[in-house]
Amino acid sequence: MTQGSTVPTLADVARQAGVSTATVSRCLNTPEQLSKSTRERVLQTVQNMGYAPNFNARALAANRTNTVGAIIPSMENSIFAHGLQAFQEELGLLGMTLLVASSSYCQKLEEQQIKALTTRGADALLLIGHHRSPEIYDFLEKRRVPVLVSWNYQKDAKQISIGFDNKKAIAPLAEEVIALGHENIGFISAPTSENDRARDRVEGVRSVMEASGLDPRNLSLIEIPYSIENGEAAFEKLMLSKTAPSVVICGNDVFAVGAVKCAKRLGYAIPKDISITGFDDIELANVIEPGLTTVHVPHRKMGNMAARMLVDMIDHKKPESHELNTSLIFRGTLGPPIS
Amino acid sequence: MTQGSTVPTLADVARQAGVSTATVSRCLNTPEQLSKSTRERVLQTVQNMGYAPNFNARALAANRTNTVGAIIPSMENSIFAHGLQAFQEELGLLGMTLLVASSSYCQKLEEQQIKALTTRGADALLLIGHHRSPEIYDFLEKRRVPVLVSWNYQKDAKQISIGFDNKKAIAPLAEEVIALGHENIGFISAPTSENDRARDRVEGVRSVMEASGLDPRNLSLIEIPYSIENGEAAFEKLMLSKTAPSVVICGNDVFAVGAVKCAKRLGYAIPKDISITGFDDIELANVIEPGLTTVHVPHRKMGNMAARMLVDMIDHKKPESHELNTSLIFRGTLGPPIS
DNA sequence: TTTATTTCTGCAAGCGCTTACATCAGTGTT
DNA sequence: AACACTGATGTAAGCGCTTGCAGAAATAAA
Repeated sequence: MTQGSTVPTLADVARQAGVSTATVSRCLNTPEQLSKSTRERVLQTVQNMGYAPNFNARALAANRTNTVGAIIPSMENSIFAHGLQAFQEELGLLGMTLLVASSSYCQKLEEQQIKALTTRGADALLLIGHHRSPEIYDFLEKRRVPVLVSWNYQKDAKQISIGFDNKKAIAPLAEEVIALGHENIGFISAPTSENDRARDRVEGVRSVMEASGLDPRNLSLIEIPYSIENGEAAFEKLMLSKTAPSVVICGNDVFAVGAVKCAKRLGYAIPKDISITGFDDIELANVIEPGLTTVHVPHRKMGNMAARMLVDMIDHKKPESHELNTSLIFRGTLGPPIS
Repeated sequence: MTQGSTVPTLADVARQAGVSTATVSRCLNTPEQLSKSTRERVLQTVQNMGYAPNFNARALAANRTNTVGAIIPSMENSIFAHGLQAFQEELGLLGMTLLVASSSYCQKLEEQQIKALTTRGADALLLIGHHRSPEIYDFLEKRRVPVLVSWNYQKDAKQISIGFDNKKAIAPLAEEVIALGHENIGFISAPTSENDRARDRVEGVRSVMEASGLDPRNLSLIEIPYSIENGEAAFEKLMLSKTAPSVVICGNDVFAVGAVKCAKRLGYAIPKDISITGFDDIELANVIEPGLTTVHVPHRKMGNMAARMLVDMIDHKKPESHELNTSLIFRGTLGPPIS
C-alpha cells in the first residue's frame, strides 16, 4: 500500500530481514557461509517479497554472467537444432544458461553477433566452424572470452574444437559412390568461401576421386546458399547440362531433399536414373521417399560434449579438442549408374 | 604496453579524448546533442581504442535494454522458425535485439523462462498462445513488462494478441472433409491441457461436426507430444482400432508427416485408402509425397507485425489486437472416403 | 578466566554506465 | 552595455549488486 509497485531490490530485502545487503547477497550466492538461522530468515523474506536479483546489476558487479553464447549460421533449417538442444540441456545441468544468435551464414553478421554477445557479458562462446577473420579472433583473445569451435575438428588449429573432420567424414560416401561405378559426379555445396565445413566436404570428394583415378576437375560443382528451393534449382541445372552426372552428392541434407524433389518432378527414378546423397542425417532425410543415403553426424553427443568443454574452459581448464565419428547411412537414394 | 589488456571503458575513452564521461555517453546515445567537432573527435577515439559499451552497465544505469525476449514452445521443429526469423528481422530494423528461449511445451519451464528474461531486463516479451497461470500474468503486470501473445488471436482477451483464431482457421478444412463424405474422423493433437491453440483446433473440428449433423463424440482423439515419431505411433493406433477412421486430421504438420509416413509403411494409399491433413504449412508439408493438404498460416507476416506492435507497446502505445487470415492449401492427401 | 581460533556479519568501495542539474560560453535583444 | 537565451559540456549522484576487509560473536584451547 505504501508505494505503488516497484520491483524489490536487495536492499529492500535486507531492510525487511534486518540484515545487511551483503548478507542477503551471500544468502543467494554462497548460502553455506551463513548461519542456519539467518539463512532461513533471509530466504523466507526473499520468498515473501517475491524478490528476484537483477541480472544486469549482478553481472556488472560480479563480472560474470553464467551465460554462454552460441552463434549458429541459421535457425531456419534443423541442421543445428538437435545439437543445440543437447548443448542447452547439458548447460542447464551445469548451472549455465544459453543465449543463441544466428548469423544467416554471413561472416559480417557473425562478427556483429560475436561482439553483441561479448558486450552482453557471455562467459564463453560456442561457434560453428573455424573460418573467421583474424581480427575477430584477436578481439576474442583480447577480451579473454573462451571460444569453442564445433561442427568441425581440426587437430592443429589454434582454437579448441569439438566435431568431426568433414573431409574424412565424406570420404567413405565418395568411395562407395565410385565403387558403384559412378564417374560423372555432381556436387551441390553451400558457398565455400566463408565455410570451412562446406569446403572440406568438397575437398573430401575430390581427394577420393583422385585416389581412385578419376580427374577431380570433372566434378561439376555448384555453390548456392542453403535452402530446399536452391537445391532443386541446382539439381535441375546439373541435370540439364550436357554432361549430366549420374550421381549428385549434396553438401547437406537440405540440398539433397531439394534435389530429390526436383528429380521426381523431372521424372527421374531414384536411384535407378539418378543417385543422390546428403550429409547430416536430419529428420527430413528419413521422411522423404526414398529415404536419403547420407552421412550421420552425432549431433546430440556433440552438443553435450561442447557444453562440458566450454564450462571447463570458463573454469580455466584447457580441454583437448575432440574428434567425433560419423557414419554412413544407407537408405534408398544411392545405387549404381545406368549402365 | 602499460597494463596487459583490459577492456577499455567509457572513462578510458573520455580521458583519452579529453572530455567527460557524460560527453562520451552522449556521443554514443544522442550524438545530435554534441558539436560536430567534439562528436568526431570522440568517435575517432572510440574507433581507435576499439571501445564497446558494456551492455550490463548500460542496462543498469538506463533501466532499458533495447532487447525483447521471445519464448517459443520448441526450437526442434520449424513451426516457429520462420515467424521468429521475420520477427527478428523487423526488430533489427527497429533497433532492437531479440533473445529467444524455448519452453519445450512445458508450462513450468515457460514460467521460469519468463522470469529469466525479465530479470535479464527484456523490455518486452513475445509469448505463444494465451494459456498461462494467472500468477505469471500478475508477475508480468507488476513488473510492467509489456507482453504480446502470438499465434493466437482472441478478441476479448486481456492480453493484446496477434495471430489467428485457431477454431475458425480449421473450420473450412473440417467442412471440406465432411463435404467429401467422411463421417469417421480421427484427430491427432498436441496435449490440449496447456495449449490453447491445440484445444481450439480440436474444438473447431467438433463444432463443424456438430453443425453438420455428426456427433462430435465420435471424433477419435489422440493427444501426444510433438514429434514425427509420435505422429506415426498415433496414426497406427488410430488405424488399428476397430473403428478405424477414413480421415485423420492432424493438429499440426509434424504429426501429419508422421501419419503419412506410417500410412505408407502400413501400405495405405493416400488419399485413396486414407486421408490425412495438417496445420501450419511448414516446409515439410511440401516435401513429402503426396503433398500435404493443410492450413496455411502467414508466419512471416505475423512475425513482422508482432515486432512493430511490441515496439509500440514499449513506447507506451496500446496497439489493437490483430487477426490474421489463414487459408486452405489443397495438395494431395485429402480425398473422399472409400465408398 | 584469558587467549587464540573460527564463524558469522557488516561496512563500504566499487562494477561501467546514464542523466538531472549546474556551468559557462556565445548570440542576439533592447 | 546589460540582459536573457540557447547550446555545449562538465559534475556527480545514482542504477542494484558483489566482495575484500574488518569487527563482533561464538567456540575451542590453555
